Amino acid sequence: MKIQDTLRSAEQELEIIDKIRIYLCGVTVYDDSHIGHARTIIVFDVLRRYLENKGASVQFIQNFTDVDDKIINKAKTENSTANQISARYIENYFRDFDSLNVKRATAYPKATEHITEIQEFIKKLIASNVAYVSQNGVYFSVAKFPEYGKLSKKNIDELQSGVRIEVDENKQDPLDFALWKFSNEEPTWDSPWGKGRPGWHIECSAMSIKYLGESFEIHGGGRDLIFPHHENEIAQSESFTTKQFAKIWMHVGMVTINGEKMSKSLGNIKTINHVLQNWGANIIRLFCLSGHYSKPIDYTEELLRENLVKWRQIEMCYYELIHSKLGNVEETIDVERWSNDFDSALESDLNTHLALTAFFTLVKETNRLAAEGKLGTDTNKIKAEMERMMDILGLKIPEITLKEKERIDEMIYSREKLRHEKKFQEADRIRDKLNDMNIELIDHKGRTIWVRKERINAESNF
RNA sequence: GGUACUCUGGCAGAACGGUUAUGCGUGGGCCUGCAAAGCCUAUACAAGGGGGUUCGACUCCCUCGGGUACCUCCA
Repeated sequence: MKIQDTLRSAEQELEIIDKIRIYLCGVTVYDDSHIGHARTIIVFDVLRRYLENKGASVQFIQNFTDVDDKIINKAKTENSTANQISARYIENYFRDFDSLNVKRATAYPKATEHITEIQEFIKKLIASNVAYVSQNGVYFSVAKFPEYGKLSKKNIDELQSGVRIEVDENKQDPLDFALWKFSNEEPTWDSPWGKGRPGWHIECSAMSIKYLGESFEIHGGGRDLIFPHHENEIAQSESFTTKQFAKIWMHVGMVTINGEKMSKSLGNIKTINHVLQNWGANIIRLFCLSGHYSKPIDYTEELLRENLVKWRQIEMCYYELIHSKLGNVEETIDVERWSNDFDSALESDLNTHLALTAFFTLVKETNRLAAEGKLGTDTNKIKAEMERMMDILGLKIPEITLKEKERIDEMIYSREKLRHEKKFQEADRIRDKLNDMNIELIDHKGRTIWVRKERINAESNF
């Protein structure tokens, strides 16, 4: 499959081989995750699910940054410890992303649990003379890495003249970045250079190399990480190994809110917890996949609603397939065609929008046949393909128990009887009751089927 | 200011040097006791502005303009 590589500004072939190694820069655990995190992580979740569907074994590593100024500051204001803060937000992370139906990564390494690896890494960089110890920490010397700027397409001279923060006297060059920061404020670790804590970028280099090796297939994250985070990772890692680091750099576009940047100062952060309450996982996933991952996407009520309509069509289709009785096929659906379209869309730089188009064509075709009473013996084939696509997209129809089914069938039977007797008011009362249970009845010609609708809280606010 | 990405019909969003993308929305219809959902059907000849290359450009080039991101907090 083809993936756009930020480093080369061109699509690169990703061979779907037995083992594919992916490192995704995760979150700094100082606050609840928001819809922007969700988009990046859902995009990678779909990539991973697709590769696995094609038979690859994916080693998927996603870190937690659990040592950072923001965590320490939050701990101070709450009179708590950095550990308590990060533990709390890691817990929330899993609450949110499990609810979003994101598959768990192979491992979630934490910076604080890899201090040894980080220090070994720094030792070697110092020994190779690309890093130096100064008054307040250990720094990487950007001048020693001639290719610095190759990922973000920045020119070192321009960066230097554009430095806008006060120059740190302890650095040899304003562009140098910290590998280790000296500090006496907890959390700290002893090191050969002095007590302190790791800088931000070093953990990802140390941990990705530990878990995935010196070179691996894909390294990714949000677009905003290109500079300085990923640029610095390349400088450190390639100085360390003298090998090409990631083969493909994949970056996901930002989420804006009604056209504006999401930021604390604007007060427009949409936490995952919040949007889940209103819209549920399936609609959020459809929303996040509705545009190409590399482009920005705007979070608006209108778009969410559009995806709600689509989700209802999917539910409808699913239950049509569940309820359809095996009979003669008068007309078939070209399942292979939509299946191939779906796959080739994803093969082409993970074009989820186009893949969704193929998926919805299958849904629409199925609904059409159902409406015409022509669903027949190939129902299982359609259902299997639909489930495959839904699995890759990470969409999930909630399970329904046998007991619930029996109860629904009984109620439908009673309603049918009342309808035959033309007691429509009483019949409608049963229908209303089912509606309260989120069961919608569909009266087709001569038969009634039911659809278990996911409750979407936002819907009642329209 | 610099760099990168981007600009398609009311909205979302693709492909492609020359054919209707598609979806949502909207109008009409079918089904139904009614409704909802679904289905059918109709509807937008759209490409930020201006140049150029070409027999022909939404697609390539130039230029002007808008947007988003980044320029050591950021998914």
